[in-house]
Order: sequence, then structure tokens, then C-alpha cells
Amino acid sequence: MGWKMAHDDQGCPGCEAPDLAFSRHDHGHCQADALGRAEVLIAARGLRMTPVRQRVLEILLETHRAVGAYVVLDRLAAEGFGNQPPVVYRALDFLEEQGLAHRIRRLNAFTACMHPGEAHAPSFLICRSCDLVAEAPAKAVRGALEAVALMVGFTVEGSNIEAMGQCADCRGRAA
Amino acid sequence: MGWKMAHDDQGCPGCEAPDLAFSRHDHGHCQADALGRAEVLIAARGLRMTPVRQRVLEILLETHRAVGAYVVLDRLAAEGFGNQPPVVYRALDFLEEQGLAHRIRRLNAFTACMHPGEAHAPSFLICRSCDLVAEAPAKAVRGALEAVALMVGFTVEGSNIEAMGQCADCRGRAA
DNA sequence: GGTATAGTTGTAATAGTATAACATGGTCAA
DNA sequence: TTGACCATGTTATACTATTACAACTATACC
Ligand SMILES: [Zn+2]
Ligand SMILES: [Zn+2]
Ligand SMILES: [Zn+2]
Ligand SMILES: [Zn+2]
Repeated sequence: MGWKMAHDDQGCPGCEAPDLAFSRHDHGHCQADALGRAEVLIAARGLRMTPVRQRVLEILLETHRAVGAYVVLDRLAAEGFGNQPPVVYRALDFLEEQGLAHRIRRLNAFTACMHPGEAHAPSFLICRSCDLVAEAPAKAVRGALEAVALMVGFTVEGSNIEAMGQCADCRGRAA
Repeated sequence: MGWKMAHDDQGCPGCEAPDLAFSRHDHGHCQADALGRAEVLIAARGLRMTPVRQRVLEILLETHRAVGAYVVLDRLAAEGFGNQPPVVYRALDFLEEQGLAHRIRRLNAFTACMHPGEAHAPSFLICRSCDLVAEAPAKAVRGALEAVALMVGFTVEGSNIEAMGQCADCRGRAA
């Protein structure tokens, strides 16, 4: 298993370094790792990684930025897939349900999950200058949110936690 | 100052009880209090609480649910205000900038701030059954988020923290 | 192989959300 | 009263998302 070996041998940059999106890194590793893990996961769940779904995931994995549904759709259409919104929204919904992609509500856009498979309710750091989106560990944040909810008897079933701001590089460049 | 007296005399339900939206309460107090505080705040900042802005705020204050921009717009239009989207979006943007309303990104809708004036980056608990939205204290949550961001040198300038789930009442009713 | 079944994709039509650009009109201070 | 500034009205358009239905494909069972 190539992807697993690479992952174990040197650690998974995407998983271990939440700031990866903001720094120079071997993005080919991010892509190959996430794609490989996605395929294994989907198969293990008895589901099908169809051409459309795979292609959408690949497109999202090309960048650490969030991508709008219609940008993905244009890409799909140019490659001979359907060119109507449901084609891409269905694939995106599937990927999101399977934890392979996330919806960034602040941007009305989607981003590939950089560490699929691990149960997580992630948080996102969005740089307003370079538009990069980093998926950050949200265990503590999510815990705090659930604690607040618990106080009033509210059951948290899902959450979206997004921070807009500026990454270290962009702040340095501005100063 | 009526609003302030009422607020001080018996405490402000909206400010002190994050679950207020989910329980029976004197909603007239929420409305009067928030509206009064809003007017004082805006005046203190040298800004103008115009008829459109005031009316939009009043409409948002009618309920603890989030209200879509076009619902507000229809109300405005029926009352003789302009009937084009910018009319309502400008008012909503103004109210949000002044901390008098919040955008619930998960719902593409807006809700009045129930404790304007206090510096806050709130979190929201959204009940999927009754659609009520409670503004919960997010100091701890926001702190956790900023801690994560700090680790990677990211500066948080704004955040949206929303939890979808079920309130105590609705959960009880379902069981 | 045939055939029922469920799941996936394609397509048309429509609904819902938001902004750009420009014109008009009110407010307030020199 | 003039000018600067802000707010509102209006037109047009862009962007995001869903409903409904038709066609196709893999699969499982006979
Ligand atoms: Zn990873
Ligand atoms: Zn940046
Ligand atoms: Zn209050
Ligand atoms: Zn409820």
C-alpha cells in the first residue's frame, strides 16, 4: 500500500501540521495520501468511488483553497461529464457525508479533507489575503462548544467552526 | 431610561440565559431591551438609526429564529419601503457591522443580537426541530479557536461558530 | 442468460441568495 | 445656499442550490 507506507514512514503532513496549507510543502503527498485513503475508506464502507466522485475529489485536492461548486462543475463539463448543477452537488454531498470534503460556509465553497478517515469535527482557518484554508484540530474548540450546549440541554449533532483572518506569511508581508 | 432600568432591575434574560430562546420567556423584554440598547449605541457612535434600519431590526427581534433576507424584504416592501434586495442587504450589513444582528451562515439567514453593545464573538445553537436559534456565550469556544490559530501564527479577525442539533424541549418531545 | 432492484448519472426547469452600478434624495455643516 | 456626505431606490445581473424526472449501470437473485 503505497499511500500507507508514505504516510507511516514520515508522518502525514496534512494530519500533523494544521498550518500546512499556509507553508510550502510537498502537496503531491497531500493529494496522493488523501486520495488513497479515500478510496480505501469508501470501499470498506461498501460504497462506490465512481468517476465523477473521484474527479471531484481530485479537483478539490489540487489546492488548499476552497473551490466553488460551479468552478468544479465547469471542470467536469469540460471533461465530458454532465454540465448541470446536480452533477456536482451530488458528488460534493457524497464526499461531505463520507468525510472526504468539507463545506466552508463562509465562502459558499468546498475543500478536500486533508485527513479523511479520522473522526473529526474540524475547524477552519481562512486567510483573507491568500485565500488558503487550513483545517485545524478542533477537539478543544468542539469540546468547549459542547460544554456550552450541555449547560442548556442542547445536543450538538454537527457544527461549523470557521475563523477568518490572516496567516503568518500574509501578515508578515503586509507589515 | 426605561430599557436600562428594566435591564438592571431584573437582569437581562437574553444576556444571562443563553437558553432563553428555547424556553418560554417574556419576549417583549428581549425586544424592548435590544431595541433600546441599539438606539443608544448607534447614537453614541455618531451613526443614524434610520427607518429602514430600525424596521429591519424590529423584524429580526420578533422571533428567536433566523430570518432570510428576502422574508425581511417582503415585509419592508409591504410597508412601503423599497422592494429590491439591496435595500434589505444594506440594512442587514449595517446592523451586522454594528453588532446588532448576526448572520447565521448555516441557514443563509439573519438573527438579531440579543445582547448588543457587549463585545462578543458569539456562537449559535440551532435546533433542527423548532428552528430556534440561541446565542450562546462563546468566550471559551473563541478562546480555544484562537489558541489553535496561535499555534500556527494565524490571526483570527472574525469567526463563525454554529452548532446544529436539538434543544432540550424538542429532544424530550421526540423521546 | 434474464430480470428485478437499487443506485448513479444526465437533464430541464426553477428556486433562493447576493452584489454591482448608477440615479435620486435627504442631512448637515460651512 | 452650496457642497460633501450618506442613505435609499432601482435596474440588472451574478452566484448558489434544489426539485423532478428520465436514462443508464451495476448487482443480485432466479
Ligand atoms: Zn493526512
Ligand atoms: Zn495568507
Ligand atoms: Zn439582553
Ligand atoms: Zn427545538
